[in-house]
Amino acid sequence: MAWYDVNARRLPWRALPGEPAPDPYRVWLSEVMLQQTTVAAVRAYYAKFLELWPTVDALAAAADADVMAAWAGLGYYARARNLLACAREVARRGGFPQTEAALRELPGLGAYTAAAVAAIAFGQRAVVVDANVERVVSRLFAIGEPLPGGRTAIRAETDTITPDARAGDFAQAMMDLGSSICTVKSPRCLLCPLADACAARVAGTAEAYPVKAAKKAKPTRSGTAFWIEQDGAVLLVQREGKGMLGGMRALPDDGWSARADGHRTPPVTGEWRSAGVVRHGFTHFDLELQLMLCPGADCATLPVGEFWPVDAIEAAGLPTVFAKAARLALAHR
DNA sequence: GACTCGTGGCC
DNA sequence: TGGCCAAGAGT
Repeated sequence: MAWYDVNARRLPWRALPGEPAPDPYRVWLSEVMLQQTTVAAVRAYYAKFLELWPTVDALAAAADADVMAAWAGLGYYARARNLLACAREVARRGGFPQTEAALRELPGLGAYTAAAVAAIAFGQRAVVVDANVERVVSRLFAIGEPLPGGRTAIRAETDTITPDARAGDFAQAMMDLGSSICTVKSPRCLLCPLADACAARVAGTAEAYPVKAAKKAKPTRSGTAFWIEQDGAVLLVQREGKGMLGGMRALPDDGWSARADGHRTPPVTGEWRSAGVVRHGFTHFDLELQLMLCPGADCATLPVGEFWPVDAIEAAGLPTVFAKAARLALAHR
């Protein structure tokens, strides 16, 4: 805690050490955005969301498409769907619940986020374990069991060192320590306030922790996206359901997925020509996306969608793979 | 417990 | 340059 009092990062969603907790809405919004996402990537989105929707009630009243478009580019779009569902539930209840168990019931709040909001926004003791804490604690106690199995022991040890007082500051101190000192590569043990207590440091093997299970190989899939333009506007569709990129605006495609290649068949007849290929890496597969253009598509049998002005394509809120395809299309018109 | 689900920075 | 990784959650 003494280290944190001096070294705490200044972040837009964070109170200074010892200061009153921020608005729970801001804590929750930042925590959801920060799930598997770097601070640098979150900053601009956090500012944009606060400007568009300053309160949880404002967010609850927003249109789905506006929220999805505002989230475009940040990734893991289930977070945006759950964010809106959660905001509406909280607005209906008249505010955020203030216990970890009740927070855990809200959409998009798992073990980590429920504990983090309980501690940071409401000052409650909670065992907050994110990837930073996993790294710090696995080194501190030299826990050699590979993740994910090792998480049970890591959580138990984190519980033993979590204080009752300043719950939020403790959680953020551990995360700051992990992000700035106890780093994945080349940890700065000489600057670490826990160096003398750290079993891995004493053994000279800090960088070997946490041990992780081997990763599965990533397949490469091929697919096709179709650029159908009429009168300066391009046809966009809304992706269905809760699957990949679900709820997002997108170009029509040929059904490619993580499991299978696309069928390559255009949605409408016409004189299609290739505009090139977009390469994009997702978490669990790589995609080679062919982009097809058709100057004179058959208007009679268009897929369901909306024509979006090409000049304003940036405002459509396309996920990155389709934003790349749109840039390629504009270069080939 | 295994799988699915984005993106960008880093070395 | 490519593999690794990040303030994980839901199924």
